[in-house]
Amino acid sequence: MDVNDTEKRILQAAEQEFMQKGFAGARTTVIAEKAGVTHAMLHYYFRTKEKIFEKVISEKITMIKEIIVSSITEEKHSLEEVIQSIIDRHLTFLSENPNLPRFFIGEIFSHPERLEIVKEKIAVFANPLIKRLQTMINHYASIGVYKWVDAKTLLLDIISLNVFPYMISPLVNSAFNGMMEDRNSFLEKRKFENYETIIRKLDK
Amino acid sequence: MDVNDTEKRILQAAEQEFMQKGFAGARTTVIAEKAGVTHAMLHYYFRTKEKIFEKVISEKITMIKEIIVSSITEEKHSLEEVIQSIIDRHLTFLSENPNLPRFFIGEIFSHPERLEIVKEKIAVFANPLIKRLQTMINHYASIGVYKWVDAKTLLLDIISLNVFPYMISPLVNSAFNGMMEDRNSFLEKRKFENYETIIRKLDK
DNA sequence: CTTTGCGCTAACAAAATTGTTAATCAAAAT
DNA sequence: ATTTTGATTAACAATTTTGTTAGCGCAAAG
Repeated sequence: MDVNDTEKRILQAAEQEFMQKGFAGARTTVIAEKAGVTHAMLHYYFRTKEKIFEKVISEKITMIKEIIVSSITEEKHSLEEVIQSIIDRHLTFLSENPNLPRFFIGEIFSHPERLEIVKEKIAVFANPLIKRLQTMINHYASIGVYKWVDAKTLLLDIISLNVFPYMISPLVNSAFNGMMEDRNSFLEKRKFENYETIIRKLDK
Repeated sequence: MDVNDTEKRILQAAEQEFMQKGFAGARTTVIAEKAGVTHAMLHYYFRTKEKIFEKVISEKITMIKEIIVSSITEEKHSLEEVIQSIIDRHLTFLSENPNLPRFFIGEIFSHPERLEIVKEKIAVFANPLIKRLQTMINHYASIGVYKWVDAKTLLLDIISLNVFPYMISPLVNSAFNGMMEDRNSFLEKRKFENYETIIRKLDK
């Protein structure tokens, strides 16, 4: 719309292309086409392919940061409610960004040099969440309501159950015939199922 | 060694390179270097980069097929033992091939054209396993020993819990500090943990 | 009305990457 | 000993892909 939507259009196009094909598979010419400009514009605005990629990644990290932070900034609930909230928010986020995990695992976790940078940024936000969880678990265990478990392990289980089906969604849809056909009903089912699974881990 | 270990060396090198960098990121010259030959040899033995890639993939599919089949070809156990066996075999396999899931999800599930071929091949072996599981679950539920659950969902949960930590192992090692430092102890812990998690899902 | 500057393109350059071929070398076959 | 065969290389060709630059046109500023 305004004067400088070209830059935005390039970034959007780049995001699509990078998410779909990864850094190595993405073509700057294709990005330019999608954005409706010559590929010389990419150089004009961002200098190199690498720089565009970094920009896209840093936007995505901001998104992830926000969803983690949102799970921490409500103080006043029981352990059940905190777990419920983590699962709900995380699954909703995944449902809105179903390709993000595949992108990160393919592009970041495999590249040691990129990994280092991302690792720290994520840890800053994830660690407080883990600490908070562990504190609550310890408390409930000392009272004798729930079994003691390691918060990191529990969180790893939650994330595994939430994320993995989205990572293999193309397969799930056919091999597990039509399981995810309806995005929304799948989302709700999983919210319930995964909460159930995790809570049962805590039962004595 | 023998006359024709060049072909094997090329395939091994290709496997390394493809697993690490994906199809788009892999370089035929690097594969040739690793194999200790000129890149003209790749053409001599396989014609194109694509063909080498297909060969590597078909080897990997054979491996996956075997681990699925091995979970079916023992008839005489209880549901607990079948689940235990599935988890054990699967986790052991993952521990020996920790990069396989990342490779498949990055390279296959994202490429619709490759996906179609793989989908069918996997389904042929996976479907019998699902059917067998469901039959057992139905039986135990009718007797009133366990709760009825959907076998596909249960299997999806098992696979999620098993696979995902390996997919993010570079992260798990630091963010979840040193959790996977010792491959073997992590493997044993997970075998126990995931069995526990899954069985609890079945409790009434 | 002219100038300035920014967004943009077209054409080009450089490098990287895959694929091809003619020639060589060594070993096996005759 | 000579021929043949298959494995291998070096050099080259074609293509793709990224990066660069000179200049055009338009809109705002003077």
